[in-house]
Amino acid sequence: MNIYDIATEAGVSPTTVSRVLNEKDNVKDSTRQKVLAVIAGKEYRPNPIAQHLSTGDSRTIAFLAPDIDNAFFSKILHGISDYAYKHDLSVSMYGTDENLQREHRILETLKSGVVRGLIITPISAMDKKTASLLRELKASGIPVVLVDRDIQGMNFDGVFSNDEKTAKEAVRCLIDAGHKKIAIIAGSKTSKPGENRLTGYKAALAEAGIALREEYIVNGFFHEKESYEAAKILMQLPDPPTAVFSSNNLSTLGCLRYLWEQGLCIGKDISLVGFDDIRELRSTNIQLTAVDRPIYEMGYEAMHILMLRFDQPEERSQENYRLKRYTMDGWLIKRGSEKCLLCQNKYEGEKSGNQSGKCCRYY
Amino acid sequence: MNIYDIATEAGVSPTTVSRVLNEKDNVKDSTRQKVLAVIAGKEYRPNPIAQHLSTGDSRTIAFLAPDIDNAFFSKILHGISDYAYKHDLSVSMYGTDENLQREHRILETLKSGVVRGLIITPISAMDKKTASLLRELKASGIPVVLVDRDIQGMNFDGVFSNDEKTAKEAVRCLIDAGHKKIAIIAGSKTSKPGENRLTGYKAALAEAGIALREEYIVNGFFHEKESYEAAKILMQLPDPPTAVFSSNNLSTLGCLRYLWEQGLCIGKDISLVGFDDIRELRSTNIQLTAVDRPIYEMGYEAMHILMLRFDQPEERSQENYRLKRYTMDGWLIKRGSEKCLLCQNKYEGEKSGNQSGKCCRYY
DNA sequence: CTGAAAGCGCTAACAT
DNA sequence: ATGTTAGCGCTTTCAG
Repeated sequence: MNIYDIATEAGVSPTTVSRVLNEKDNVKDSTRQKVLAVIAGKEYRPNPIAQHLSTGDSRTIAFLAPDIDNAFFSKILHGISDYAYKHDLSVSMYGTDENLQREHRILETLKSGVVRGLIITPISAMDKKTASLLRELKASGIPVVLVDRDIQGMNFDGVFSNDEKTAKEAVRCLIDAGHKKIAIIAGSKTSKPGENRLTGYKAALAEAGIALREEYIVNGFFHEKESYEAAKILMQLPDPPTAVFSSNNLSTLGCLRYLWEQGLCIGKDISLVGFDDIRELRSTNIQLTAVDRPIYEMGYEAMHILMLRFDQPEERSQENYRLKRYTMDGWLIKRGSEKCLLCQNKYEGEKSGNQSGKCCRYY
Repeated sequence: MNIYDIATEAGVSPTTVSRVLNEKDNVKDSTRQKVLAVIAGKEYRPNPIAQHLSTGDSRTIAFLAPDIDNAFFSKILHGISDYAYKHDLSVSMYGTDENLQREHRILETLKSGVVRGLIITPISAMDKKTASLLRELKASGIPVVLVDRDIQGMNFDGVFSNDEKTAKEAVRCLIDAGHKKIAIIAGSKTSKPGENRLTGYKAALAEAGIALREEYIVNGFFHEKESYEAAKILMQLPDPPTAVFSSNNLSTLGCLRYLWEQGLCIGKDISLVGFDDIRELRSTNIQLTAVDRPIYEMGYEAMHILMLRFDQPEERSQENYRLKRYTMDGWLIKRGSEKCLLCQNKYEGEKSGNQSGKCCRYY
């Protein structure tokens, strides 16, 4: 069942059917009705593949994310998916698994022109190969929108968040709670967000006149396992910190796991503030103070920018071409985990975790 | 840059180039080399859209899931994505948001034939419209593979898990811990897994000679909020349960949130065993006993079945056509949350949560 | 306002 | 072993 069948049955040419389908106005109302009537009975659907081949533009966009399992990217995807649904677009999801080669290979295949646009959270801000692939894609008319992670020295559209500011706020909150010995489980040095959150951490300390201690900066690479190790390193220091700022959701979980194993009670024996909220913790005794962000909205907005580029490709107005880059504000949710009895000299006795059944341990 | 350009430059016909590209053997080795040499310099890529239009089969599959944000579906997607990557397929992700109309509309668009196959976790096992759309899709040569949730009275390929058995095991574990008053936060009645987990619950009780109490069966609809309410209803009963079995990850979280608010300590004041593990809890004081499943593998396997169907469409061997339906076994991970001091008469005093700083509450 | 014809890039049947 | 031709389903000049 194709456009010819419809045309024949309606007694018109395929061209006319096409015009009706695409809502062109140069078709007499009576013939339009005639065609529509035929289609109504048939449950005919124009073939998008043929349309694509003929016109050159598809209704599919690609989303590349480093870690499908991370709730952060699920939320981004959710935002993208909802926007796409409303606009009859479909989204191809590619997980790069934090693997540069995989990222490259996927971008390579995208050059064939199957997709109309691309949203990506690149693995690294520094990777030359990814940068050049994205540049080529963009040059070939496939708009690119970055999400969360920027690419160094390049000008791509993108949606980011104000990490430096909110990270600073988070650390400030620890300082306000009375802490002086504050550590950070930092993120990958090759990622902008990792860098920015570290900068925010330093800024907060500087502003409060607290000297930076190199041993309090440990890299957790945004991973759970490495962050667990980072927490271990921190707590085994001769003079361990009384508070930790963790740079993303996985860092928070890794850190928490170590602290839990040590029988330490969050918000009492030690304090923790995280970047990115973790909804599951809402149901537990860990009432985490965390930086929250409009993650879903970041995905939604990225998709919106992409749509705008479809209509106004940069080539058309090369001179007054302006990048579309948005930075969204996050906010701090205080729930108590920033508190600490120890650092306020309110501490009454031995560590609560050591007494069975008293604090975090329940057996 | 298309196949004609290559052909001209290599001094052969487009057909020959096509043959080389598709690794047909009926081409002289010397010409093959000649063509390959030309391509090597050009970074030419065959246009998949044109290939699709010409051959009729695409390299894209669709995955429809009710809830993109749920970690369960992220893991399924991860499995699908990894398999797809290995086989040069791409996957279009559609979130149906537990909205039947949306599910229908998406399936409707899939009829146009953009995708080669379809993996879906249908919202409801009972919905006639979805069932008939899937039947049509399958009949039109687009293989369908179900994941996790079955469709009533239909025969589709699928990957499921042995929910009845593992749910029974989970409840059995509570019984073994000494419980007699065991409630369930059940899942949607319109979903097979919800039904099976309830059946497993009943079976475990029956086997242990414990009478079923209707008031101990409350529906949480697989949602966090509704499960929170369900927990509330249960705990406000004149004779509340001493243990709860929650039917999925969100039920567990909703239930936990209510119990936490009440200052109850899991594994001490009350017991909880959940269906589906929640990795975030590993970092907290809630050491959840839960049914775990090979979720990633379910996605991977679903994709594998789909691939097999590409090669051996059912029409070709109508008579010896066999459904490919796999049921994967889950297992119970015991971590302690099934224990309860109360029901073992080992309980020493007032509820621990009421004493500040003693158990789950830390302030 | 409508239709004929060409073309999007590739593959496949049918020669040779 | 290679080339010619037609065609996948649609859109789009270009004529009329």
